[in-house]
Amino acid sequence: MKKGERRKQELLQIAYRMFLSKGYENTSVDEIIEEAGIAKGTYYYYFPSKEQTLEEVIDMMLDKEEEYARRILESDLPISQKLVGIVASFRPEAEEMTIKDALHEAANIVMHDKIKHKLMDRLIPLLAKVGRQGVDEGVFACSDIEERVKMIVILSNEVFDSGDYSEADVRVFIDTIERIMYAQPGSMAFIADLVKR
Amino acid sequence: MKKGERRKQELLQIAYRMFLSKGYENTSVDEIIEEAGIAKGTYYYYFPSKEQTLEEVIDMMLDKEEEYARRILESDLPISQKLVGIVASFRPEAEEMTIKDALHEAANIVMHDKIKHKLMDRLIPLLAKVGRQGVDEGVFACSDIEERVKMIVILSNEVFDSGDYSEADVRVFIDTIERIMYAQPGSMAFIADLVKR
Amino acid sequence: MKKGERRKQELLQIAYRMFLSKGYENTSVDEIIEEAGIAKGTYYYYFPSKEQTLEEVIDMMLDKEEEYARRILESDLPISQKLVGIVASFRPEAEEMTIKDALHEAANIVMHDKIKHKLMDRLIPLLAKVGRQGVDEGVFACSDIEERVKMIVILSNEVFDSGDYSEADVRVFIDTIERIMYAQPGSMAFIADLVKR
Amino acid sequence: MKKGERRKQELLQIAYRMFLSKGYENTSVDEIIEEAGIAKGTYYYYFPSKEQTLEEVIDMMLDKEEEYARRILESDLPISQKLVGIVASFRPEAEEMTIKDALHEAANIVMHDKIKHKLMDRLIPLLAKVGRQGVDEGVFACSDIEERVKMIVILSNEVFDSGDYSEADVRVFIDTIERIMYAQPGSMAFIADLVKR
DNA sequence: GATGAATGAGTATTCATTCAT
DNA sequence: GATGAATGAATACTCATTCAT
Repeated sequence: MKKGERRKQELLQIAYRMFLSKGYENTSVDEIIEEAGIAKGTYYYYFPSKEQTLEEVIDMMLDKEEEYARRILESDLPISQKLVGIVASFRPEAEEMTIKDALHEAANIVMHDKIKHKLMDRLIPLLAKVGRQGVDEGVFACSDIEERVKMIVILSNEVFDSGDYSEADVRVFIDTIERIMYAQPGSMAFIADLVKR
Repeated sequence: MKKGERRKQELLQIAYRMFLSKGYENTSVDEIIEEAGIAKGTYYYYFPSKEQTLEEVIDMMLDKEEEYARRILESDLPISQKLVGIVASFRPEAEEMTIKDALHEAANIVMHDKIKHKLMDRLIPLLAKVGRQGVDEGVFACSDIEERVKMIVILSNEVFDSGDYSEADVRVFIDTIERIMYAQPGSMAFIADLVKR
Repeated sequence: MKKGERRKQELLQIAYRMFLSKGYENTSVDEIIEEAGIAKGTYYYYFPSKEQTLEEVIDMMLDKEEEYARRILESDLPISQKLVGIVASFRPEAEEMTIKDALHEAANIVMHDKIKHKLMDRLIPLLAKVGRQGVDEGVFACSDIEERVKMIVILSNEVFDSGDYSEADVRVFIDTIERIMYAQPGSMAFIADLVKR
Repeated sequence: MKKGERRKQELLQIAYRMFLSKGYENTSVDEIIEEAGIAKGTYYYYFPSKEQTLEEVIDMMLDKEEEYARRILESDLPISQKLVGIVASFRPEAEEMTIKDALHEAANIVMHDKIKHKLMDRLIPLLAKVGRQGVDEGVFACSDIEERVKMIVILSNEVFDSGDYSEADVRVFIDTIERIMYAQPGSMAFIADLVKR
């Protein structure tokens, strides 16, 4: 990795952290460069615009997550656990999420939304593969796999994103997943342990 | 309705239209007052802040939609159609949506997101009522009604919001709804006609 | 004159002086507002842009000059003196010019150029009127008056603008004017006294 | 010509084209080096500053034009045609001018102005020589040759530069030239053919 | 001869909000 | 009820120039 490359990665890391904790719109270029200890010009040497920085930050995140999801895909976990694991890999901010307080949450929608769509596009194919494996193995009994896993991603996203879900929410979520995939009732019960907090 | 009240309603209407077509963040107070033909001070006489205007605009929208949903609830439509009708009432922008082009779509996430959450809170109780009616009538066969209708709202939102859904998406959506509610297979088939475009 | 009007005039005066002494491009909005003792927002309350300020500054100048030219036109000076007087009215900066040093001269071309063209458009009609009067009185003996006075304005501009003209330059200039207008040789000799420095 | 010399000439050519088409101020060093395919440092190896690049670009242009003018001077054309030919040689951008649209025209004043003055200094001596030849041959009948040709250059510049001159403008221009030089009426009529477009 | 990472001062513009009248 | 003049903090981006390698 060349000298310039490394610095760019550093900058991406810094921007990533700041966008996450304060929100993209509330993070000014001035703040980023101060944090990074570089000059304005240097920032714009590496990124043509703040917008583009966001784009690259997101791609960087997604690369990591996709990588993680891929490892799950290639593991020898049971199909159901693969499915759920991949869906779950898709909540990276989860840890950093705690940094954000209510005010900031609103500020993050823009970034959030961008991530949601980009990730969807990357994750669906992987999930579909697992889905089809499941059908082959007789774990799932349905067609339209791609569309079904999409439903699952959507639900998982929205139900767990806000953080205020009840036990009943989880119970229904699990039941729904099973029924969407035409899986054995109870086969997804293990999810309850994952989301317990 | 007093004179002042009326003017406020006018302002809300104008703000509503502008927020929808250009996005909340891209609509400046200056633009609103110009459109309304009033002075800056007058605007701030009626609203403590732009943020509050957004809040009231949204409430106004939601009132209308809830009112509409309530009428469906009290109608004598079959249960399934009530359920779907109420969920559908929750896409008011649909008509105005056409104004917005791609650029604006991004600009609207903030408002969009706010609406989504508020509407959820209002709609869920109504839907739950329908759900329970359905259970009583034997159309649905499940407990945890509230949570189940929430899932439906989420799915409906995300699947149809973007506007680029396939036939397979619709098919799976219908199947999912039926299975979430433990309804008779095919009992929701009529949805396909609603979303056909 | 209303309160706001007066302040705007003040701002125009200040901008006028600064543009002239430092050049349009070298005068920042920050400097203007500091000089005026107002806030940034106030500046932009009165002018939509710096560019527009320049435009208005120039118009203000030209108004004054045209007004002066008009008085000459309506005076009972001899035709030749009217002609020259009007042409001369068109060098207002002359006095302030002394402020500018070499560095700044370059900086002013943009403004200068803008003025040149706008003024031309205003002055030519007045000069043409004088020219035609001259023809009627037999002082001048030519057609294409409008085009001829344009030549005169051009020459006067360029010859005297830089400030480094010789006696011979003046001599030839006078002769040229006379010959352009087909005036009596020597009838414009009085110009020499005007430009003597 | 050494290797370095050649590269410098290339750079000058590139800068020349860009300054002309986009204006000096609107052409950034970054754009030049991108176009040239060299590094920032390389640019500054050849030129101490952007300003100096402009200076050299102009000198390069003027060298060409003066060379051309000199050839006319040494030709055996009739005096009047020499005079006009040399004046005309002084509009090199004419060809490239077509690239520029209105926007760019404004952007070029700085460069334009610089050229105007430099060229004047080079051209006047040549023109004066022709003028004196004309006097010797009895084609012109005046003194103060140097100043007279200066007037001609000024007029030619301003009248034809903008590009929006009428037939009457041309007619008066020709008449003026003849009268400035005390030439035979009609002896410059051929100019009309040159500027016809 | 040539590179390219780093600089940092400079600039125009936006906009929600206040308050004396 | 209504006005509109005044605020000032905030912000993204440009670009000529330097210099260690």
